[in-house]
Amino acid sequence: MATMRDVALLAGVSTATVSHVVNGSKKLSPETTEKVLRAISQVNYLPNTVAKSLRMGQTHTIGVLVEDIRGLPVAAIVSGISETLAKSGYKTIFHDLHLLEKLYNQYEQIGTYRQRINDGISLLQSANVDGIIYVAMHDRHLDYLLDPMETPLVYAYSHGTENDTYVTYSNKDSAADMIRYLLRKNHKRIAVIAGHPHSYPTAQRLLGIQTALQQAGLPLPASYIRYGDWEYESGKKETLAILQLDPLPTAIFAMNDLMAAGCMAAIQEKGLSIPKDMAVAGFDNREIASCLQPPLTTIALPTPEIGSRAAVHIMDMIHNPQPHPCREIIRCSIIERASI
Amino acid sequence: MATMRDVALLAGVSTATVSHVVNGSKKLSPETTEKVLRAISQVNYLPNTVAKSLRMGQTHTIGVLVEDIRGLPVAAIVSGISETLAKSGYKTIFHDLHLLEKLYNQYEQIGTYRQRINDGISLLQSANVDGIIYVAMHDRHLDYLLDPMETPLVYAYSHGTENDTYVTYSNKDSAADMIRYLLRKNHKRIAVIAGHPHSYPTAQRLLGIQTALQQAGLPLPASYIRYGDWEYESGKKETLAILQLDPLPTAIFAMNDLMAAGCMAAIQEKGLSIPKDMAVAGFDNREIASCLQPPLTTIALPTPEIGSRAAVHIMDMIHNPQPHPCREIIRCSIIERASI
DNA sequence: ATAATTATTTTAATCGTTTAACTATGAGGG
DNA sequence: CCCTCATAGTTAAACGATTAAAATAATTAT
Repeated sequence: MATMRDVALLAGVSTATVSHVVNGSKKLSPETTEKVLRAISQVNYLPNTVAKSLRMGQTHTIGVLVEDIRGLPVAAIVSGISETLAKSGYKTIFHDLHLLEKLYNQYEQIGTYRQRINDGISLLQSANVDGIIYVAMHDRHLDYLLDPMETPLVYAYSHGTENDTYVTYSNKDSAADMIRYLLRKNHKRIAVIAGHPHSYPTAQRLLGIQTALQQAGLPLPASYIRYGDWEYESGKKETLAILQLDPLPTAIFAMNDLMAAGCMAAIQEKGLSIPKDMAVAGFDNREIASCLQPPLTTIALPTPEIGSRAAVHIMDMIHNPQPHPCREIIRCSIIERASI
Repeated sequence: MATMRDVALLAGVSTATVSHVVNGSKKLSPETTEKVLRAISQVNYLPNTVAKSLRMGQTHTIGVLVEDIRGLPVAAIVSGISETLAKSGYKTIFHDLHLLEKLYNQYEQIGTYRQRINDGISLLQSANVDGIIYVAMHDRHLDYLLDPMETPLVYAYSHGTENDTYVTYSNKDSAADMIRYLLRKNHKRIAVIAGHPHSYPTAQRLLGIQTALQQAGLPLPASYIRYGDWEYESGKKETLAILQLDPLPTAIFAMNDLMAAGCMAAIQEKGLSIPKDMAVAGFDNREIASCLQPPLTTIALPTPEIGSRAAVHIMDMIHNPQPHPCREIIRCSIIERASI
């Protein structure tokens, strides 16, 4: 690879001049500029980012730490992050912790998790990233690991603590929006298939559901709330339980698309028609939603925006020495299909 | 951030000594080692990778260039890549070209595509990556862009040209395997819903299908081959056409899960039962496959292996100055479910 | 005791940039 | 003709690590 020296030699100037041409950091005569430019393209010179970073003390690189890129919303968030960063000339260095969601819930392993997160942060730090974006599947805070003044940190998708900057989506409002949508379609008895009972999304979405129903003056009987485990089979199972109820609800709101799919299967197995006999709503807008029969009305996570906003925040924090923590909660949108 | 100098000062030795302790590059007295180690943990020293890279001329970083991380197999491949690289102490720097598959097919845009790929490569090169892994959705060769001797390049998922090293999966053999599986289940009349007629996967899979049928002495009438566009709706439409045929096939092999889902919907709408009246096979093993009713028997792409093997190859090429190009074609596996 | 050998640690150059400080050149003013 | 000032370009010291070669200290051999 050609260096600045090669260019300087060929153009008959000093490396300082080449540097000034490359960065426009000083006014130079048109002839010199021309000479240097010609030499640059002649030897096919590309600036050595490593040397530049060492000298400048910043790498223009953001470390993106993901718990697992295979987690579905993660890729879309990373996509949003890297697109926005690239537009501002930042590179993305990416470290995957391979922390599968399922393993995470085994509480006894928490120690090894902290270890791996710690290692990931160290890796990024020793690569001299200018900032770190942490994409977690669950709410988590790394403040025990990282002096936030040392390397700026933004959480994307999950919540941080009060003093952190994070970008997430609105569980509560989005669920409330879906309820309001169902109400507008004249549904008054709405059953809910929730996720894991103690998880944050379950609690928040439930809150939104209750708020929206309350505002409409409608009850949410306890029997209308069933808890699944986010998987297809649990959607099926809980729906079968719901179908025993009297009075039967006219709509079921499942807290993710997988359970909604199971829900629809159960309804159809019982010979009921969707949405005529029973409406179904989902959450997540996964690929499966548009392939179900009928296509599933669901809530789309604002994943590209989450990534993009996280990128904006981290760049802000890098340029602003003393920024106040910023919480940004993005509203989801309802994807109308034929299941309601 | 503490530097080697800080450690050296605190321990009362030279930076060279610190370096030797850190890297074990020279035998030192136990007392000195001890002193240095203590100083390191006292000032919380992390080696500056940027400085090390500049000095050593290699970054221990692999550039992963993906056309679009949102493409479904891509995240799993990247996951495999980064996991394997991390185990050998390599970092992954990742650049997403945001080249959506659909846009790519607009041939007139090919110029801007080359431009973006070119820019992506330059970005990675000026970050001094030790090698590049290119994860493309389609067969593509970048030899017009990159002197392969300068930066080692491995293609993952898609094919390269004859002189490239690439890791991909077997379209032909996998399709043949599925046919043989159907034959073992006593299906003799098998219809096919192919993808885009001129695409490489379509051609290769068709070849495998024909080979397997021929070996079994069975015909594949032209009327049994229908071409879709990889989307759900086309699977439905082509199945309706197939259901008009006489004699009716006993199985339909769709070349991806989306079309298989459409196929199943069409079959069930006509009041036929799966797999009793008609068996259905898919390709890709997307999330949807396990959520269909009945769950879809399909072919799983060896995505983690593709990534992992690509990582191994790139590391080989970095350490081997004059490597011969290597083509690795990984066989897929059949995921048996209830649709056959 | 001294030389030779070995073990341990240091010196200083280097990687490819950036940039403050400096030099050289020329223009304009008195 | 000398002085000031602006302009154009150069010099050389960083940035934080590695490492050959040199220096020093500790052992062993003679």
